[in-house]
Amino acid sequence: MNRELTDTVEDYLKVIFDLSKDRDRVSTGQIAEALKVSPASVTDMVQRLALNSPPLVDYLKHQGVSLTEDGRRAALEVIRHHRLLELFLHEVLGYSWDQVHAEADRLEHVISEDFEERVAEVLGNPKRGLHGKPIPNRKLEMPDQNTAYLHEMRPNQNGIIHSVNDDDPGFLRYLESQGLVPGAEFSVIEFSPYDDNLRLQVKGKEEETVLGYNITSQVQVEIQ
Amino acid sequence: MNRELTDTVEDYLKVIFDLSKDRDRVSTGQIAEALKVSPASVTDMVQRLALNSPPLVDYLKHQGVSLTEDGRRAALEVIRHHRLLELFLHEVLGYSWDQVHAEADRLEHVISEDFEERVAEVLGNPKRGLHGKPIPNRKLEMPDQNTAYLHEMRPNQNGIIHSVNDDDPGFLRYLESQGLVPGAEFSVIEFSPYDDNLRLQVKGKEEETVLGYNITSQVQVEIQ
DNA sequence: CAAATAATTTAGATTAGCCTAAAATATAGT
DNA sequence: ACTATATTTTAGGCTAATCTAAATTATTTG
Repeated sequence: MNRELTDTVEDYLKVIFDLSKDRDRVSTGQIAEALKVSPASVTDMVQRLALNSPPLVDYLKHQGVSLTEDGRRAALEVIRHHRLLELFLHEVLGYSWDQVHAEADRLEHVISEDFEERVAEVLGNPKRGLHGKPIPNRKLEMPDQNTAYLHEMRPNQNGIIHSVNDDDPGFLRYLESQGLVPGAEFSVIEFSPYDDNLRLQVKGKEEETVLGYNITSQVQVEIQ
Repeated sequence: MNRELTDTVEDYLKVIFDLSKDRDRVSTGQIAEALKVSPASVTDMVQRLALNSPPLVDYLKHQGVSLTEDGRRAALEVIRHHRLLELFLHEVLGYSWDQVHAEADRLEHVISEDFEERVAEVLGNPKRGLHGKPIPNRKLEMPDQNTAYLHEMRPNQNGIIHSVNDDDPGFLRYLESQGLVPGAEFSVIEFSPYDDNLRLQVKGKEEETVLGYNITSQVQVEIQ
């Protein structure tokens, strides 16, 4: 019955949620890297999260963690805050899509449920965030996305950009310069197996663009 | 050169600033009461504030503290955030004037200078907050108010409500119900020396209203 | 499959903020 | 001016979150 998590705990839960997208259990090392803290700090924290009432993670020594249902709900709450805030900062205060993340990352921990509701209202209860990711609804339900990573695509396939990671401003500015924003349509022209580069033709762009794995692994797509 | 103060430090500076309105030096006990922490905690904290680089307060054992110029600027920065946020929450998100304080109290510590600037812009660089208090400008300059407390007024004087304390929702709802909002004009009808009650006639109101010291000491006025 | 390497955990410390209880200092009253 | 009271400070402890260094456990590979 322990509502009121610290900002730090919320950050851990959010990172574990994100890393759980691909893997089943998340290692302390991955969390440490994502949060830029030492692995020892993570071990310490996940042990406390596992002993929390209610437990927020499932922890087995040397086998990583997964979120409990309570942990998952707490993470989704923060994610809802984050994505609503990003949209709000863009729509109401004129932030650009590469600036919103850092501000939302701090605000997400301090806004009330009332604030959340009012912002959702002003924005018309949006289903997707500024970078294409789904926004959990009031009940924290979020539709399963069936999207692929851009790096899985091969020549002659067509796709639509679904969503992109929001945490690196330079990356976001580069994507925008290449027309790679959510909704953009494109075709894969070429794949280079040795460096995993993909050459794309983005609809409405003159030039083709070549993207490395560091980019194609950060972009989710709908394959047509 | 130590930018980046903790939320707690900002709260201490804000409280010391407020208490300095009336007194010259502020006692640890007054701070403890305002922040609802123990006097021992305050002593501890003000000693650290005095040893900060640069020092944020001037501290002499058993003689209380006053803000240094650096401390004053830090306090004004937070106060600017707070008052801009209150207005923003009201104007943009439809908060009522008794709800804005609690939300602003948390947000004031986490918004960036960029956020501050954008909000100020959206609001048209307002000079006064929702409850009438002046908002320091970008350079943290704030005009000297020459206002009196309502409790200083006597029969046959006329006044205009200048500003009211924003921290008690019930108090604010009561003031509103009596028409006592910034800008409201009124005349003092009667003063009772034993209980310090004041009887007022508020312009536009049918009924007169009687206010005790707990209220009249929380309201600032311009005497006509 | 055992040795080398990599990942994780434990141990011990630190910092910011807070607390209570005890000691020290101010203030007030006769 | 001296005692009683009130205020402030010191001392010692606690918790959350972090760190480094050492110990332990897994994993990889010859």
